[in-house]
Amino acid sequence: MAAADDNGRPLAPLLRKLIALGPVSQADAAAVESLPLTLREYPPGQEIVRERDRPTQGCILLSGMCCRFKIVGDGARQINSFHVPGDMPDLQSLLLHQMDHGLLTLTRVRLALVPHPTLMQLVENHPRLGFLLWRDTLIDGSLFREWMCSIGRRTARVRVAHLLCELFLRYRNVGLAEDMTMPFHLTQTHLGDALGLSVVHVNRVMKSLRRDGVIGIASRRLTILDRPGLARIGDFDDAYLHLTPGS
Amino acid sequence: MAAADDNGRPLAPLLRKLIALGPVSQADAAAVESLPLTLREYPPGQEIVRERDRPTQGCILLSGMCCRFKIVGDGARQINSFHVPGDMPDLQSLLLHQMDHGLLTLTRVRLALVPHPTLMQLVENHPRLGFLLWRDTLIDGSLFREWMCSIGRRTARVRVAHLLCELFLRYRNVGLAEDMTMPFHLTQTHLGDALGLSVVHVNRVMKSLRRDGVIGIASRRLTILDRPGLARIGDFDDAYLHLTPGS
DNA sequence: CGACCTTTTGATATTTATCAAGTAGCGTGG
DNA sequence: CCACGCTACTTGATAAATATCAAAAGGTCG
Repeated sequence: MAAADDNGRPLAPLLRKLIALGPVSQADAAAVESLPLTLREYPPGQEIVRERDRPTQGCILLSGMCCRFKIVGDGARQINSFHVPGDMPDLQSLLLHQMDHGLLTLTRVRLALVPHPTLMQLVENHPRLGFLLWRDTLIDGSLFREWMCSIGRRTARVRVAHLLCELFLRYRNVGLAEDMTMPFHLTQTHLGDALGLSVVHVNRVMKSLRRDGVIGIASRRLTILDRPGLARIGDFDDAYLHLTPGS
Repeated sequence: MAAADDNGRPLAPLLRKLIALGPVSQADAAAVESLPLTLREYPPGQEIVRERDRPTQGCILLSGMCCRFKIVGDGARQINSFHVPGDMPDLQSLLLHQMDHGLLTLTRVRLALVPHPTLMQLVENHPRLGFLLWRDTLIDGSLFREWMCSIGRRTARVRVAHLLCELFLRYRNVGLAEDMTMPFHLTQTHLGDALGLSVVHVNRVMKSLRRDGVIGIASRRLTILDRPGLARIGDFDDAYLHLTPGS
């Protein structure tokens, strides 16, 4: 469905996202669609941008999943965020020139590159788009705060359930969930690095959630079998996602 | 020093901060200084803004310290950030109308309130200021990510040392540190809620840092006795603070 | 068919939380 | 100026959650 509509309009996921952030005029939408793009593909496990890099282009995720992460002193990894199509995971490099984290692909990924000067002109000539992207940055921060709460104050089982609820809503928001099912390419190592847990412990929690009939995993897709149950286990309230522009 | 210069110019801390974010023209600075303000004072432990509120004004912290926080399902608190004078701790409510967290004073606090419509006009008429505030939002996010790393992947001792290094640089950046000393009004409960630790454990770590001669605390001020040592213990690299506008 | 990742399981070790008191500091009112 | 009461700090003992180590079992892809 989405794929068919998007033919020849690679930025459709971005536009969809912008519209979800707030009303976009015809002129603004046209300006976005006429951005000069470089399309690229990456295999899974590729570092697109490294900490300390100074990118000269911004990227828009078109398909697949990637994450932002940092490596701490003893070599451990903390994943800071996961990204779904439509996201601009390194938008910050437009205004903060040195990267304080890396960007890694988790699946095969398609993305569009746009030079920073072009992006800068876009937001200068279309202030409304600037506000929407600023709002996106703020929502980004809201997710970080919620993740901090999970990692700092929730038990392992709650953390895992909470993250699954979040991912489901974010996939659904960009039209990539079907019914109660979403793409699920994360390894348990990724989950552990995102949630501040060891792989072994993630494994035990996932097993228990499956045993309890709350979720099911098959062929790279995750199905939520009991959504109220999962939300209850995960102490989940979606307000922090700010999915409705009016709030 | 600062206090004397600031007489009758309450927004001096904000201007100082904006200039630290990047060059500010005379006209832009004048626009900031002529903002219509409501000055207010709060005692310690006061909730200035609550989760789910819809503020109609933005606030600028002039003196004292406050924090953003959330309460999770079982009643535990996670502090997301600490704020020093010059910060606009609820800037996000300008673009994201419903609060996803609360704002709490930790000391007696002076702050300036500015109506949202006035702020909106300011950034519309002075796009440069908008970019600087957007950049501030991005730095905010960078701190959240670093805190996530601490909470998720660093041991208690490293976390505490890391936070102390951060606070020192941020105080120094707004001219509130003297030599190796900074104001220190945080209770160990606050530290625990910020770092995802129990009070008892924070207490033990603080004791060990004092015993090791790395820090000293006296009359609400903290002195770093061995800065390289504290940075080493805390796995601290200041790049994530983005203190130099050029990067 | 293998090589390589990922998942799974069991056993054990560590870190950190919790519980329970006791102590010290500090502001307030007599 | 001192006593009182509150809060924050400190300490010890024990418990719980989670990490680590080691190894086997399953999948997947060339």
